[in-house]
Amino acid sequence: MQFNAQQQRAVEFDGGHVLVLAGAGTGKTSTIVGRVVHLLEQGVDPRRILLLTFTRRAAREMRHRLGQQVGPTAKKVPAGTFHNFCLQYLRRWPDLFDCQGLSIIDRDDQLQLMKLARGTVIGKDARFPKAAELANYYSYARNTNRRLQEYLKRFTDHSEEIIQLIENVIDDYSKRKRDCRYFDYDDILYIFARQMHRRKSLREKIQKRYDHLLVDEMQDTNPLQWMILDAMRDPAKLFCVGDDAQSIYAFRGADFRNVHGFADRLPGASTLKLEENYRSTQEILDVANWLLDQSPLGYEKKLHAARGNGEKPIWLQVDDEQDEATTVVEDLLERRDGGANWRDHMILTRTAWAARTVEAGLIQEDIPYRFVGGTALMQSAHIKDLISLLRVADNRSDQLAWIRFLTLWPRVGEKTAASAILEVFKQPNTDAISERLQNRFGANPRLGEAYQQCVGLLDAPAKAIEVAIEKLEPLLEKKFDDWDRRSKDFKLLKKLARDHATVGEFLETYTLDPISESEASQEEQDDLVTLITVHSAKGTEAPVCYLIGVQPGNYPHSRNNGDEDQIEEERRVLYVAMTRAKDSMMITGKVRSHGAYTPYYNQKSLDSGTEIPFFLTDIPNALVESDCQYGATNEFGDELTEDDDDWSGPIMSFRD
DNA sequence: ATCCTGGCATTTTTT
DNA sequence: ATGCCAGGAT
Repeated sequence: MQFNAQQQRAVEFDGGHVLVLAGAGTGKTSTIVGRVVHLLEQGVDPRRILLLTFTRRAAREMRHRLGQQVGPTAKKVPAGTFHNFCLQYLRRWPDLFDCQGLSIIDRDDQLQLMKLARGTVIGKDARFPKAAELANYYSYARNTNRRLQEYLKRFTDHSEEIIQLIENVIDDYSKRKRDCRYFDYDDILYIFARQMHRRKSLREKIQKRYDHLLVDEMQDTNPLQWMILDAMRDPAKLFCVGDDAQSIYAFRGADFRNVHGFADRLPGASTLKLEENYRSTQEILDVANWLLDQSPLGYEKKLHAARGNGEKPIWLQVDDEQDEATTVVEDLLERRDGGANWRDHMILTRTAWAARTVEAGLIQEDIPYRFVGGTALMQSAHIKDLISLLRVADNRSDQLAWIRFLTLWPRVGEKTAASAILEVFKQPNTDAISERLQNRFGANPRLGEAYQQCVGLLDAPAKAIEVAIEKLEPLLEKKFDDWDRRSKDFKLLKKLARDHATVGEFLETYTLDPISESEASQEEQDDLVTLITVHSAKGTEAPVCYLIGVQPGNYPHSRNNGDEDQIEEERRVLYVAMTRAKDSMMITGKVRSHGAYTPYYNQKSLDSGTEIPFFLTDIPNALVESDCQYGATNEFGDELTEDDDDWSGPIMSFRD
């Protein structure tokens, strides 16, 4: 591996904690991987290096690259997401973390539970924040290590009474969570961080295990994650890499003080920079530079292309989504005819939903693709139905799964299920539950049988799935009219389950790391076009990139109107998208509003005559090859007690 | 009282 | 593709 002087310095750095500021395409991943290789060559035990990333995708990429460099030793270097890392310790020492027998719930379940809590406390009131919003408040407060009340007062404009009610709903949610023996994604980080800060013995035990903590995408870490790093450092040294211009997770509490305040927080820490871009041609970077330059937040960043010049990016205006899909697909086919590989193409979308039309176009032309960030296999209705049986077998307090499982059966609705669940919860063991189910649902003998058999197969997930399929298939076949398409997923599920020792492990793996449907079914093939959300695409690259839906209402996204911080985050999203392209970039978007579909939240601003902001409005014609003169014809217009049961208050730092 | 079906509306980003 | 609601069926 060849490194430039700046990279070399980072790779071989031999001081204390260090922050590496690395612009887009400056070889960030290579540098981290290079650092690991360097440490290994210095004789550092691979198990004493820890690689932490923010997204699963980045973790996978890192492991892959490391594998290419050092072979089998790579497997010995622990590398994963924060969630993944924390969970491993929660599972290794459940007693120390107080989390025996808990199951992880995904966002869907979280929302469902929140809906129940909201219904109990509020009843029906369309004006009160919806479950999704409540879940966001709660999550944001926890990720920024704030009290919910404090967060609501400072960052929302709800009245005192409403804030009180929101707190009541969240309390109810937390109670339900405990009753069902659930923990949500945030709990994984929270429980780990809390115990690390509370229990000195535990902290020292974990601190002793590592010499080097390498963190990727530092700008996306939030205060809760910082608390984890803070508790783990010393003697271990931090090596954090980040770029403030690529911070796009503020909505999850990411705080770029973790980057800007790094040196202040850690006296004696060093800062290094990587500035040379090796990914893109200058023409692509010119557009990205221009975009950032328009920001009031002076990033003082000008990416310079080590590769020199190439083609100008193309910006095409389309009439509608259909036209956009055709434009992209035709260009793909043309390049394919010219000898290009499918895998060299990446289609970037702001929202997963907006990619549907293009996806349809790819299917129609038989272009092989995978959709990263699309509907995960485990989220689809038929899989959830099937899995609900495994869930109740694995965790009999899993209320949401009980509801799902029971209401699958004829003549069992919400009410019947709810009363049956109350009975189930009273039973002392699984045998008693089976018996109870047999009695109560005598008309559906398969219901009780299914439960009993699955409980007996907790150590054989593939067999358990077979039983679930056998018992539930007749019901599901009736429920879904596109059954043929769906049923093939069950085989896949069985295949995935074979690699796991227990049902619990199987469920946990795919809750935390859900694979998308297209990813799962086309695993063998690797010459694929990648359709991907910009958020998932961070850290990746492709020779040819299509940026679709680049239009008012998407960049910035209309839900983020008004607040400057949010708008600037949106700008960075577009910046990230642009800096993925190596050789060619095609930007498409619907600029004219032909009376076409306008989302309701846009309608409001259209009616009020407010202009919808759009980042490319003033782009100089010289920067892009374009079919319009946009500018000319702009139509748009301290220590807690050990037995404290509080799961949501801020964590006090042990360092103060 | 409870369940079921059909029609209508909605769809940010990730762990 | 899924969630929600209204109104008919059991």
